[in-house]
Amino acid sequence: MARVRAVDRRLFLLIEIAARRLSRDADQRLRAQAGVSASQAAVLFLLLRRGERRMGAIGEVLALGAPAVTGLVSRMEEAGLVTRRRDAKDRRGALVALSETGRLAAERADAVLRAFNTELDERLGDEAADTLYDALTRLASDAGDPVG
Amino acid sequence: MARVRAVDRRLFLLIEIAARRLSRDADQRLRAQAGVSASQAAVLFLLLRRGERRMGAIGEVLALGAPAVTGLVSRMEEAGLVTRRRDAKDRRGALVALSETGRLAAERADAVLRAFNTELDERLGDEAADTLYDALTRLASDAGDPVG
DNA sequence: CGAAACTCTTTCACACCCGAAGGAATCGCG
DNA sequence: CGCGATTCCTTCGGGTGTGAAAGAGTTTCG
Repeated sequence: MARVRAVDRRLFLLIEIAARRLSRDADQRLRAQAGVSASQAAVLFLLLRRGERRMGAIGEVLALGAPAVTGLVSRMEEAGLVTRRRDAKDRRGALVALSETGRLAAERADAVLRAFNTELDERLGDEAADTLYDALTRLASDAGDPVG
Repeated sequence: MARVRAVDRRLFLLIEIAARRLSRDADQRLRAQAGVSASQAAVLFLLLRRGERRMGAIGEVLALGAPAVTGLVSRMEEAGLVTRRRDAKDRRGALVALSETGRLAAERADAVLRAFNTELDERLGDEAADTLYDALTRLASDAGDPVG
């Protein structure tokens, strides 16, 4: 069954390649139509859906290390998308919240991504898309985690 | 059907998160056991399996832009993993070939990745793994490509 | 032949990610 | 209470990616 084998049947290489293509495409659309990067959009969605969050919580959900979150949020703060302030309850923590500009950008980005996702679903077909979501969700959970 | 929804059912965000976790894990193992990064390993495999290649061909297979390939190959050249020379047939092109050091590293990396891949297959189960490979392969093909 | 068009790679400026190490605040236990 | 361990974020150095533009070689075509 001659499938296109980019490099090999090595899952992680395949995921990297697919992720690169998709992210590049999504990033271009998001920059053009919503004025934010794909990474920034991920943070915007998180804040839009769950409200203000601490740096650590953002990193946990998006599987980013602490330095990555610091840099990402700093650039977003400079762009006026979010605000950052010390957590009064625990002054080690920093709370990140959407600005009004950020809320608008998040909604525009949401529309872009909805369309993008619909395209992908159509390209894959319902069944394959479901299985893919399932498998990726499992892979996106902590690798070392027991199945629980 | 209560799935774990890291951020949303937006495929590209999910792929990014999964790819980040997997790449981080694979990268650490490759650095520790084979002395190369995950990106470098991808180039090594390509050269090991298909012989010397031009910069452009490497970028095409790995879905990397030209500047990314230039930087990656330059660092690999400094590390002694590959050699680079002008293509005599078309002096615009640059041919990249494995060095002996690179060949050894490629074989060590291959063993690491084989083990990693086996783990993933076991975590996912045969059927899900097959569907995942299939779906990712389609996504890894050119997005704009007609299905042919 | 020679200029324009095209192709391939590199350079540049910058975004984004990581691990390691540092600094501030909190916690925990004697 | 107080000092060490821990947690949280940031800084630092460096690898990896992007788009835009420059440089070098080839091809096309008048």
